[in-house]
Amino acid sequence: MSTPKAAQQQPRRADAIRNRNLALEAAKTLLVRPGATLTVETIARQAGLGAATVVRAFGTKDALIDAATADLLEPLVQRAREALTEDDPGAALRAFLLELIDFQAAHRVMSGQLEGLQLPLTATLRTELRDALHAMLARARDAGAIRTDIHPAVTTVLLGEATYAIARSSESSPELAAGFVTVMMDGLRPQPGSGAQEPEARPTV
Amino acid sequence: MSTPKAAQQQPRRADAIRNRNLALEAAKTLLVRPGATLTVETIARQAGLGAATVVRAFGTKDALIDAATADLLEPLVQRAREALTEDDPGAALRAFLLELIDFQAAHRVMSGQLEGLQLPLTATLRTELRDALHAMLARARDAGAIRTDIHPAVTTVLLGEATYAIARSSESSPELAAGFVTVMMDGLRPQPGSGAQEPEARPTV
DNA sequence: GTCCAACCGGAATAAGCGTTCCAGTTCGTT
DNA sequence: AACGAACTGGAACGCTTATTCCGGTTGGAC
Repeated sequence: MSTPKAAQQQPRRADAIRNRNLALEAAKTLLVRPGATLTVETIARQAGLGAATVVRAFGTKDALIDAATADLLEPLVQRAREALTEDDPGAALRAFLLELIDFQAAHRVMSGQLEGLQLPLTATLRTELRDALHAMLARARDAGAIRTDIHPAVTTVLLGEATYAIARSSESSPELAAGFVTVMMDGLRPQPGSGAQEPEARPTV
Repeated sequence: MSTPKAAQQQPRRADAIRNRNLALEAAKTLLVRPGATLTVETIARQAGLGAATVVRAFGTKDALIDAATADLLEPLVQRAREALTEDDPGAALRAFLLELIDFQAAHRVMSGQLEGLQLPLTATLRTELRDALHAMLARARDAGAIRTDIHPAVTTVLLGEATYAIARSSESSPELAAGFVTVMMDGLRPQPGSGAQEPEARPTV
């Protein structure tokens, strides 16, 4: 009735806890390493453990990947929350976008190998990140830094997905990121030729 | 010395050719179907053939996927070439971007399952598409429809990758696409506050 | 120091998948 | 109509990988 294969309670013995952390760190390392193959075997070797131990510590390979990915994502979400408290909403948005791209470029997490996995923790963090971005945009809009004639969803998705794509791009570089953010911010700025509303895009939804 | 495992000459017998096409169509169907599992078994069932036949027709599963993906991509590349001959470069670019997103949203090709595969045909088409987009942007820039203070690579990558991301987004919709393109085009337009050059982004590369 | 439950890891297990085999079928030529 | 080469597909093979087994090891309470 309850969780059938509960994600394993906190292990009790000291070595178990230590090994759990080793496995987690190993997974994080490999997740970030570009060409790495993400098998239990590989992770175990990276951690200096047996494959069985690695799996047991999390119950499932997927659970381990989930935990590792979430761990990597955590500081970014943290930063997003901080950005929400800064003074100038427009500047905060711009700065955070740059950070976002940087982060995603540095950790090329989620390298496509983990597409189609069940990653509840990660999904939650992604939602939080998305919500924070949404709030960031709303703040910027209220402050008049962003045009109001575009449906809010556009900007959220645009920035969330596009930054990811840019960061993943093979020729990613600081210049590219900066140029991208400039274009986006200029495009999102209230446009001169129109009042608050512009008929070009109709937020019919 | 020559190609070691040549991609199989055109099969000679009529039924072989027919089956080859069946396999190709089946693969295309499954490539576009969102949740589909892309195994030889699945493709064979979809085509009403045996697994062995499907593989034999292309020599390799990868070759089949490659051919199918390339087949799907083909018309898009065609459209890109046409867009290059239209009169108003700015309008052509805008129109093509909308088509691009539409296309990618409709066929959610390359669903991540085929990340890390060797797809020569597809790679070639992607390059062509990319080149066409590059040319389209150059034309728009020359026509004064696009700002010149951003490094050209920014725009190419931006539009190539970002449209892909937008299209893949879960809440993709025509409104979203339209809003996105509007923001992009406005951001790419020559900006009022600056001359031809703006110090904000430095094309140091 | 003792002892046992918790834990480890190499090996066995199991499942998925691409590819190849081969006996039977079919096309197309004569 | 007949025959050989081309082709088919179910079954077998081989490989990769997550997961489980189990005999041996170790942490930590007493």
